[in-house]
Amino acid sequence: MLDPRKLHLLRELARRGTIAAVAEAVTFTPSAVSQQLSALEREAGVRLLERTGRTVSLTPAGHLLVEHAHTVLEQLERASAALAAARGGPSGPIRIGAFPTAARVLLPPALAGLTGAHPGLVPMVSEIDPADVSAALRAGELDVALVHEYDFVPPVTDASIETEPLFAEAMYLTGRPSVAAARDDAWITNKPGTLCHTMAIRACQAAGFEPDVRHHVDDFDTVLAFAAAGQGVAIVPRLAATAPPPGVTLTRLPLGRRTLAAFRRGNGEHPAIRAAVTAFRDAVPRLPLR
Amino acid sequence: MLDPRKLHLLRELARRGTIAAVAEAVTFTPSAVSQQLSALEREAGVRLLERTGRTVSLTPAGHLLVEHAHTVLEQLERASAALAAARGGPSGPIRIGAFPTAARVLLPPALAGLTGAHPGLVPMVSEIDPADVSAALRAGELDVALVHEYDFVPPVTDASIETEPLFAEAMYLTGRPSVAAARDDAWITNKPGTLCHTMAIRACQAAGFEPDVRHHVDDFDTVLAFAAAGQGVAIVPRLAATAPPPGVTLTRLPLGRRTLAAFRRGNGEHPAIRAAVTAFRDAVPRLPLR
DNA sequence: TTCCAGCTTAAGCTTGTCTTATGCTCGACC
DNA sequence: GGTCGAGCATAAGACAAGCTTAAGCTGGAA
Repeated sequence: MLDPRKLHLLRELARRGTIAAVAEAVTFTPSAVSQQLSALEREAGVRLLERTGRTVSLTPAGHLLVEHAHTVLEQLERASAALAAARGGPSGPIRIGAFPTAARVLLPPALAGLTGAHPGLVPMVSEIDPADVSAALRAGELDVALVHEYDFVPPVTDASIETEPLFAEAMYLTGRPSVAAARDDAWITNKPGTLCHTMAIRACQAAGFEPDVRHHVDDFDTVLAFAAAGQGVAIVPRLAATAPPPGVTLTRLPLGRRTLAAFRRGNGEHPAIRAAVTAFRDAVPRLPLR
Repeated sequence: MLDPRKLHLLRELARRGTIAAVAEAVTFTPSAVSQQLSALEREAGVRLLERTGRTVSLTPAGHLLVEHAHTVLEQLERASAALAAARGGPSGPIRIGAFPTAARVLLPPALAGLTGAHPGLVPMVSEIDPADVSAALRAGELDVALVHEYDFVPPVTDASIETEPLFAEAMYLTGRPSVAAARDDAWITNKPGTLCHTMAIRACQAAGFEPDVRHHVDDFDTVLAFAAAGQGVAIVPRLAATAPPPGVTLTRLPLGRRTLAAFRRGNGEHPAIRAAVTAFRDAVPRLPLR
């Protein structure tokens, strides 16, 4: 019988590309991953991996097996969720990932509602950029996460991750009446590698120029303080601009972002996940979205 | 992560009712099965089994998990089948179960066609009564089997077994023009526990009497020889009555049986299974069915 | 009450799996 | 083009998981 643990490793390899990266993700040594995948290959009776230069890649049979791995692991996830439901109401630890703005604005009321409704739940929050969420979910480091996706930035689709939309908000530009008018300004963006950074670059490119990025700041309050101090312009989401400092004008852009809850496919009926998503949704009307 | 091997044991327990029977089916000791199920229960965090008298039964949570076990194991079966397909055309051993008449009449041409088309295949045949087939398939002792089902006898439905119909045939009564006319005769049936035996009893009951069963004989040639010797009447399928001995009259009954191919759910796309079922189907037109 | 079937637990051994250590190969970089 | 490092594979050893044997417990039938 095929071992789902090995299938999980193969699936991670398909996504991450190197055995070393897989090992790091599952906190094994590369040696262990290599041995497990060799064993899987032996059981499969087909070559699944092939050395390509310094790294390994999947054969067609390997990719085929990854597809099946998705469904197998999803079914196992469903079974676990059903067991959790059989254990009774939501209880135990639930690891929540959230991007910083959500952690600041949405989570406080949501967590209050969550633990109020289900005293047995022990939420554990980690700030995490949406770009890293699916990996953390698959690795089992998180159970549910708040992510966002921007216009212009294609959402990371992952066959093993499921999302539920929560709310949408508009984006605002500081200092200038339009992105095009900020062509020659210094720009303040989030750190490279974050979705917000990509969004700002793409918005400028859509307006026909490459931004002159001078500052990389993740915290939007700091961003706005920089803007107030005349250090540049920035694009900020509505939620991060509820109380802009004096002197900062905000112009609504024809650009939005959507916030979603993400979790492992098949885990959506887990009572703790269900309760968390419900709590997120219940907290949305309290947000200063206009 | 839930272990599919343990899920398999739980599923077998749901069907067989005792740990001892499960152990016998998987050729473990009862101790091993007990330990595995205890471990599963520990991981699940819910009671799955409860002692009821001298045996164990499943809790509602246990039954719930069995449902999920079906889908998980089916997906794993699909993955294995896909790998077998990736390995190339049908090859290797394929264990075939067949009821005696099928083994005698259908299998010779089917096996010839099968090995002719796929020289790499090594068919291994075991005679087996349809009543025992699903257990043997689930236990992995067989890959595909020929079974039949009768009118009056509800087919054994098993969520983990899939069937494909092959052909239907009529049943014939020896010596008398109708079952009702044989009320006071001695009867020759197959051995108790077989589907054919059940069928004969039910047919008599439908005609309003309990048969006086004097002989239990599985081989239909022997049955017909007994009938020719005046030792009783019997109901035989068309395939078993292609050359009745002199003096035996056969009356077609308004009663049929259907022959099907059975295999583990999810395994239908396995190239060896596919090839075998195709070979069975191709051999059907050569059967003396009228 | 006795007996036996069925389940569980304990102890020991085998097997599998992970880590450490080592060697190999490919690609980048000077 | 030689050197270096990243990445993978293999060997050997430590540890855990799983199976068997052995023994004990419980409930139903005789």
